[in-house]
Order: sequence, then C-alpha cells, then structure tokens
Amino acid sequence: MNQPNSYSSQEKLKSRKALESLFTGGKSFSVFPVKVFYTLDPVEAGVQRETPVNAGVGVSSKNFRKAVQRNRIKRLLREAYRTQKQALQAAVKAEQHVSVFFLYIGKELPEYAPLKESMGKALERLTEKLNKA
RNA sequence: CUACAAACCCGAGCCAUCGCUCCGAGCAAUCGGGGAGGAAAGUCCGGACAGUAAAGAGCAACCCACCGGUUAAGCGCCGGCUUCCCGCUAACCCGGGAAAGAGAGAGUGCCACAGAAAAUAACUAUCACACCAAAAGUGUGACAAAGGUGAAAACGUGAGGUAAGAGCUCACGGCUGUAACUGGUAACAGGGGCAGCGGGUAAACCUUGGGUACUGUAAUGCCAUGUAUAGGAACGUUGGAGGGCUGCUCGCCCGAGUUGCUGCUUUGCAGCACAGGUUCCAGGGUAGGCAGCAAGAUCGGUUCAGUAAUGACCCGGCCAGAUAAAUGAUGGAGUUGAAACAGAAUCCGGCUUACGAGGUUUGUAGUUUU
Repeated sequence: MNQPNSYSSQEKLKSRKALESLFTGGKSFSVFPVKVFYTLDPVEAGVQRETPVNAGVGVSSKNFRKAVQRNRIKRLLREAYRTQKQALQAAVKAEQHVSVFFLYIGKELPEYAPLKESMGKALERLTEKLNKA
C-alpha cells in the first residue's frame, strides 16, 4: 500500500458526486492533450486523512467511439500519473486534500512517451499552483 | 509452385522491472492462485430470472406459414419432400446450389417497351346484309382460324360442322385440379374415375390458418441512513426523569415526582419567565452496503444410441466478476515493427455483421518437369 509508484483504489477518485462538484466548482487548466480539473480542500482537524491526493482519468466518448480506444487512453493516463505523482503528493500540506481529474481532449490515439511528457508538465504546473495557494 | 474462391483450425508465447483487480493464507510484513472475445459487437430471434397487469370475448396492430425430428425454446439446427437453377446427358438417373415453399378456382389493383389488344380481346383479314347496274368503297353485324409484337396472346393434330369460322362437337394426345385405391409417421409419390383448360403478380392490397400482456438486472429483494436541528411565527395552557411494546415513526401502557419569580385572606388561583408539545416557515442531511452476481440448459474426454442435429451413462476440471468500472506500461531476444476486427457489465442457446499473420482440406486457372 505504501509503495511509491502504486495507484490503488484508495487513491482513485470514485464518487459520482465528487466528480460532479469537481467539474462544476473546480479550477482547471490544460496542457495539450490533457485537461486538468482540481480542487484544494482543507481537512478538518481530528479527521484522519486517508490519502493526500485522489485522482481520476477520463476520455470523451464523443471523440473515441470505440471502447477499446477509450480503455487504451485511460490506461496510458493512469500509467503516466502513477510514475510521476510523487512530487505532487509531497507538495500537499498535511491539513489539505486535493482532488484531480485528468481528461484527454486530443482527437488522435496517443503514444505513451509524449503523453508521459505532457503529464509531467501538467503535474509540475499543478504543484506550482498549490505552493502559491 | 503461384494466384483466387470456399470450408474448418488458430486469434500468440518467453525473460526482466514497475503496476491494477478478485480470491485464499497470515496479527502484520508478505506469499500463492485466477483475470476478456471469436465475435465480448449489432441487439435480429429464442429462453432463464424478476416486477407489474390480467373475468371473458372481439377489433386493431405485429409476427409466423411444405413435413418430420431435435431442444428449455426458437424465424436456429438436422434429415426429408416439392419447385426452380447449374453441371453431365439425346433424355432420365445422378452431383451441386437456391427458395421471398398457405391461397391468384374469393374480391380489388397493377403488368414498362412493343403491339390492334396485357383481360368483359379485335388492327389487318374472313363472312353475311344494306347502299350501288357491277366492281371498288362505305356502313351495320358476325367470327376469332391466318398475320405481326412481346417475358407472357388465349391447348395440339385430324375429322365433322358452318355464311365464314371457332373445343362449337367428336377421336387421339397434352396440361391443370381432384376422388377411389396403393406406399409412406407426414410433406408427398404412384394412380387415374371425375371436373376443367381465357395469363402473371400476394417482395401490391387482401383472404385463410396459427400465434403474441407489458417492462427489463439502472429488474428486483433486504439492511443502513433519514424528516435531526441553530433560528422565526402562531396556537395552546402540558409542566413528568425514566421504563415497556416496535427495526423506526406515530400511537398505547406503566410511572417516581409536580420548574422559577411576583401578587392575593397561602390544600389553591392569576400573571410573567423558562422548558417541553403541536402546526407552519426556514434550513440541514443522505443518495452507502449486501444479495441478485457467476457451479452452469458449464467445460474437457471415453463409451453407447441415432443417417444427422442431438441425447444418455461414466470420469476429470472450476474457468473474469468490476461499479468511474481491473486484465496494463516499458525494455529485451526472435521472423520484419506480433499485427487485423475489436473490451465482459444478469446469464445462456442461436443468427448476422467486422477481421489478420499463418495452417489444413477441396475446387478452378496458370507455369515448370516427365
């Protein structure tokens, strides 16, 4: 569970309601072809925080009508996040909690290497924004 | 050997590192094991399962349409029949394929072009009669032999018959339907007594016979949570801690005990405050878990029954189960870059569509050699 590169179900962004509030009330920026939605919430004192960051990934079914392609993109996004997430986790303070969602907005099926680069940049920018806040 | 077509098989495996999901073991660290498809797709048929509805009958709508078998069921599959097409043939037999296979002898509609005419046939022609001296011609009527058109034109030959002709009649033959009777479970085949012969189209309407309640696992069942409460208003005039019945609410029952202050001739009454109650307003919270849900019309194999589809006995196996949704990423060798179509979501049986490197078999064509 405490493996540095793991990405288990605890760290995933699960609830439908949380996703809805993230899309309507969260902030966003994009590093093509990835768009990032995020919120920064304080954690009430005394409440045990399970994990500093909850993250989810997604693809629009408008752009990719085949389920195989959507699965492929989500897997690549998860992989890119998993391997590069440690800096972000370190930046979140003990009394804070971050929810992030990575939406793929490209129209073409991506390769892993460039996608990994974009994800790296996105995580960097997110870390900067958190440090300023 | 190459190319094409069809049918069937297969739909990748190995090593290293980092990960995901489910199950089992363990206090834990961790360890061990399972982890997409032939179509998981389209949602076109048929079921299982579940909920709702339902006296009975009819109309409408939709579906089905040769026979038998198979199955949980089917518009599937297997076998057979009939018709048609292709090959071979003089022809049959035979081989292969297709079927939109009830009814055109119930009614309505439609039938391109050509042709007189595509369905109560009549242009040319033939015959009779009238007009005319006669012929020709014109008119009226009869007829359906001959002609050409067309995918399709009104049974064939001969004789009789007639004004001329004609299934108008007869003989022989052909075709269609059907009764005895024979064979077959049946479709049907043989058979021909009888009736008829003035076409096709039901993938036009329609007729006949049979069938169909609707909704889908986000179904459905259970558990938990939940009307708390900061606050406001009104009513009312209860003054009550606690306990029992219940999953909870409402309600009912038992019940120690009977708020504070002020006034009054003080067992008590009145007023105010506070607490509680009811109603309304405002406002808040939840939207989670378990079952369904994966051991089954299951998978692999032997034997047996059956032409086959399929079934029976026995032996062995356990083979995804998520809920924003796992089954992946990177590197390596190999054969060149392991590729095409494509991702389970309640589960099965089919059908249809999509597709790749390769393998097997069959057929066709070509080339080389003998």
